Amino acid sequence: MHATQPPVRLDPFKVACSSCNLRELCLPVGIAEDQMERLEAIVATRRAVPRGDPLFRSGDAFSSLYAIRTGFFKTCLSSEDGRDQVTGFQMAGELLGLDGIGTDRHTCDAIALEDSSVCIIPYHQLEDLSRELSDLQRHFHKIMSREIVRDHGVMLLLGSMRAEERLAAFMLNLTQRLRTRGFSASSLVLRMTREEIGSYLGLKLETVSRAFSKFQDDGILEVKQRQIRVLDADALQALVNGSSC
Amino acid sequence: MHATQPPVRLDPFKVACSSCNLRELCLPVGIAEDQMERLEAIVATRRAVPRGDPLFRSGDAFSSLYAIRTGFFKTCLSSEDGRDQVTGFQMAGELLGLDGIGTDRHTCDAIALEDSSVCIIPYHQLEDLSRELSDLQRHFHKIMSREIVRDHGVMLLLGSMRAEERLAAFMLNLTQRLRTRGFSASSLVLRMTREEIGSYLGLKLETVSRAFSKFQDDGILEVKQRQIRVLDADALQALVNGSSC
DNA sequence: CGCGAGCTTGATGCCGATCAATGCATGTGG
DNA sequence: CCACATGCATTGATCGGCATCAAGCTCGCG
Repeated sequence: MHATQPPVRLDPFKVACSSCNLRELCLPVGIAEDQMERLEAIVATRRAVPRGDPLFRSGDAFSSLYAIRTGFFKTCLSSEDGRDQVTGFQMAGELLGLDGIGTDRHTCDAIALEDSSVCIIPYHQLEDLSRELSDLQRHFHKIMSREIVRDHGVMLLLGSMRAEERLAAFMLNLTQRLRTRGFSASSLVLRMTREEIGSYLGLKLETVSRAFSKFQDDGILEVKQRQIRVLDADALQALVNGSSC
Repeated sequence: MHATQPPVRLDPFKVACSSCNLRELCLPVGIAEDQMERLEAIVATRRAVPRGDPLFRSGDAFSSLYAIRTGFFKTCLSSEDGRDQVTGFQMAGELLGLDGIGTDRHTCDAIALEDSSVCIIPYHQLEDLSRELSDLQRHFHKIMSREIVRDHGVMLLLGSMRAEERLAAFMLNLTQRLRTRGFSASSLVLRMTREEIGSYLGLKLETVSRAFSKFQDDGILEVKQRQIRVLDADALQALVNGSSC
């Protein structure tokens, strides 16, 4: 169906986990120095994913997890009838593919929203290794648990917030994650369309656009297409807290 | 805050995993006979949770997972402002508490919707054991992954379905899980209120009630308060598939 | 028996979907 | 370099589904 390009062996340009600037965000968190090379040994290949291409698709056989080195992805579910739901946006240091463990097949599509690069983590090797390294095991479990908690947060958003509250929560989440990665929290470029934001938030693209305009009128954001400047983060937070109701 | 009743040592009425009628649904799936007793050794205590009581609350320290032996639970998030979201309903054989792994604190409330009984699974012991038993490790990972996939399904529901479609999907999910447990798929008693269903589905209780009435008028369900009879499961399925649109 | 929690049903209004037109940026080919 | 196409975003007008408000109703229980 889609052309999967061959993974690239890293050497001689191997970027080891221990020298990766994402090691404080990614899988190796909390792994001791002397155990790190065990992990590096299984995370040996990398893959480039051009913008618009799938990293994997729903139904693909599951064999590996992917750690995002650079770039930006969305994951989305497309049910047989045309319904489509973006279930998340992922950035550097985050893990893709956890959905595949349960059934040995991926259950969603992961699409690159910009030219990206991922580390391939063969899942069975990760299982084997995490039986030996309890720190790795612990952190892997934490990652899965946090994904569950994150999803519950999205359910809260979809189930009980109104349009502007949803967009405010989304923007806060995005800026926080960017800040964690050392980017400015006040100036950012959206990598996704209004339609994709809308799908994630359970809104139509027009509603997303209107909410952005409203925020601009209220002096909360400065919006120029995908170029966003956050002028009043506190106001966003207040919206999420539902102070108005 | 809430009175946690002391766990009960099982013996002399110990119900071992190996003789539990939920072993094909619960944590021990795929565990070899000779490894089972290792698991039984750590799942040694049980706890009764009367209807309405919390098994745990958001903010409680996390130390154990809980396998439901009998009964029915809801998990819900309550954000500081009065927003409230039911994130799931759990029945016998399902695991509660996975949300706590990531932060060592529970992030939601788990409330018994009827008198229930759970097996206590001390988490660190489970981690230790799953480093030795790869079958246990594998299945535990599958359980977590499936929870993530389930949550994505709820996001699809909340983000893109209309009221009757949501309720249809909910009823189908419920009957399927009951069937798996050997109950009739056509006759069931709801353990939760309309308000709780509504919270889970992102609807108000009146809307849930109206949808039930509509299904009754259409001959799809027979509804007498919480007593439900499914007359036309195919029609429910057709609704979920969005045939009308 | 009467109370109260939960359920049903009706009337009304609002938020966000839908439909439609225009604007803006990027890219391509003449 | 301009003309035009294309994809995405904005904005307006209208519509509809669900929330909200408000009565009654049912059933279990003290």
